[in-house]
Amino acid sequence: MEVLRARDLARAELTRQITDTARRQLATAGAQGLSLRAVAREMGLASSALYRYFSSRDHLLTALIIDAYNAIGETAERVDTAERGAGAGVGSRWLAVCRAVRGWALDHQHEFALVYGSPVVGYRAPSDTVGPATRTARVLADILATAIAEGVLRPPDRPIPEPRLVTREVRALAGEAPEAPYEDVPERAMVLLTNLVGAINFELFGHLHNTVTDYDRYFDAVIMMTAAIAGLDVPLEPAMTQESATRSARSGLQ
Amino acid sequence: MEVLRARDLARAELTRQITDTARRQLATAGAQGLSLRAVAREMGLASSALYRYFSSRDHLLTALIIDAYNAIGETAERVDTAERGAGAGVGSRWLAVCRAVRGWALDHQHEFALVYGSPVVGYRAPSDTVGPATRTARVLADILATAIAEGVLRPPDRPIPEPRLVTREVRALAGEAPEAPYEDVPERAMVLLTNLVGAINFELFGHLHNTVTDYDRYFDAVIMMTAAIAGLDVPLEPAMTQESATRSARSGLQ
DNA sequence: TGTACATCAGTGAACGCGCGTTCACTGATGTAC
DNA sequence: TGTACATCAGTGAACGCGCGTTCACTGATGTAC
Repeated sequence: MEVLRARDLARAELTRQITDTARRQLATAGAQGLSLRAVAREMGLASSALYRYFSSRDHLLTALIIDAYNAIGETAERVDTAERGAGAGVGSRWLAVCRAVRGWALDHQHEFALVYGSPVVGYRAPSDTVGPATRTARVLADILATAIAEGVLRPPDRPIPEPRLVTREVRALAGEAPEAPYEDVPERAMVLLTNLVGAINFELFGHLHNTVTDYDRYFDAVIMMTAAIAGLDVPLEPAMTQESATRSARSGLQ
Repeated sequence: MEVLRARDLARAELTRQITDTARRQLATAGAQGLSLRAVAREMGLASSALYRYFSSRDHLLTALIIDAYNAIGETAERVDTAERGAGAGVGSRWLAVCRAVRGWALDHQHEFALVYGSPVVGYRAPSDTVGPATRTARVLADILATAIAEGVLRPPDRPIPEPRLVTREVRALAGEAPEAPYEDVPERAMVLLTNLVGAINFELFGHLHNTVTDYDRYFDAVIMMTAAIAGLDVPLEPAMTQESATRSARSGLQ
C-alpha cells in the first residue's frame, strides 16, 4: 500500500510534468499548434507514452483549459481576500481584482487566449470546464453584492431598459435577487465582466499598438469608467503597483 | 493591348476566386487551418499554381485580413451614411453602426476572429493592414465629433483622471483637439471601440452561452451603457431590426 | 522472506494523413517585325 | 496577315517535414500466497 502510493505519486507527478510542458509550449506555438509529439519530444519520451496519461490531444487541451480557468479564478480570489483583509472598500477591491486578472493575462498570454480568445477549431469543451470558468465571475459578483449590502452601490445612471437578460442560473450565482432599483445588477455585472475580458483581449491582441501610450493607465481608466456603469465608484490612485509598472514595457501576443 | 487586358482580367478574376475560396474555407477551418493545398484542391488546380498569385500562405492571409478590415469599415461607413441621410441623431447613428458591425461579425464569424481574435501564431501583419484597420474607428470618431459640434455630447460623468493616453496620430485621426471639458474624447472613443469589439468577441467566443437569454438585447444594453461613458445618449427603441431578430437564434463560433 | 503471477509504464515501428514550397516542364497566350 | 520569339499560367513530381493514434512488445513495479 505504501508502494502502491509510490506508483500513484509517480503517475501524478508525470501528469503534472506533461501539463507543465504543454503549458510552456502553448506560450510559443499557441493552442492550435499544441502537439503531443512535441511535448513528448521535449520530455524525452516516446510520443505513445503520453497516451497512458491523456487519451487524446483534446483531453490534454481540456486539462489546460481547466487549469487556466482555475488559475485566473484563484488569482482573483486570492487578491480579493487580501484586499478584504486589509479593509479595502468595494471600489478598491474591484480595481484590485481587475488588475490582478489583467496581470495574470499578461504573464500567461497564450493561456488567457486559450480560454478567452478565439475557440480552437474542432475542439468542443466538455462540461467539466463550466465550474472553473465561473470562479472569476463569482468573485466579481460577490463584490457587487457587498456593495449593495453596504449601501455603497449607486443606482445606475442609465438603468438597463429591459432587465431579465440573464438566465436564472446566473442570477442564482449572483446571490439573492436584489430589490429595485438594483434588480438589474446581474445584467450590469455581466457587462462589467464582458468589458474586463474585452479590454484585456484588445490589449493582448495588439490593437492598442500605436494607439495608446500607457497601457497600465489606459486599463485603469477602462475599469474605472465601466465600473461606473454598475454604479460602482473606483478610486483611482495614480500610484501603480510595482508589478504593473514593470509590466508596462511589454507588448502583446507574439 | 486589348488582349493584354484579357490576360490581366483573367488574372484579377482568378485572384478573386482564390481569396473567395480561402474565405469560405476560413469559415470551417479557421485561420490556423487555412491551407493553400486545400484551396487549390477545391478549385481543381495544382497547389503549385497558387504561387503565381500569392507568393506564400502569409500573403494570402494578409489579403484576407485586409479584405476583412475593409468589409467591416465599409459596413460601418455605409450604415452611418444611410442613417445620416435619414436625418438620424448621433445616438441613433452610434447604435446603428455598432449593430451593423456586430451583424457583420455574426455573418462572418471566422473573418471577424481573424482580425479581432487571437493572433495567428507565426504571422506578422505587414503595415498594409493599418489603413483598412482604422476605417471603423474613423466612423465612430466622426460621430463623436459631430456630437461635440452639435453640443449634444454630455461631459463625462466621470472624466478620465489623466488624459493624453492616446498617441498623437490617433488624436489627429479623431479630428481637431476638443476643448475642455471634452479634451479626453479620444480616450473615451478608444474605450468605446474596445468595448464594442469586446462585446462582440465575448458573444462570438461563446461566453454568453447559458448566461444571457437574448443576445440582441444584451448587445444593445452593452452599447447603450458604454456609450453613456462617452457622454453619448443612445435612444433604445425596443423594436429590433429584422436582421438582428432573425439572427438572435444563432449561437457562437463553431 | 521468497516465489509466481498480474499490472502497469514506456518503447519503437508503423499507418495514413496533411502541409508549404520548389522546380523543370508543357502549352497556351501575347508581342514585334 | 503571317511568322518567330517571349512571356506567362498551370502541371505534376518531389523534398522534407510534422502530426495523432494504434499496437505488439519488453521490463519494471506491485500483489498474493
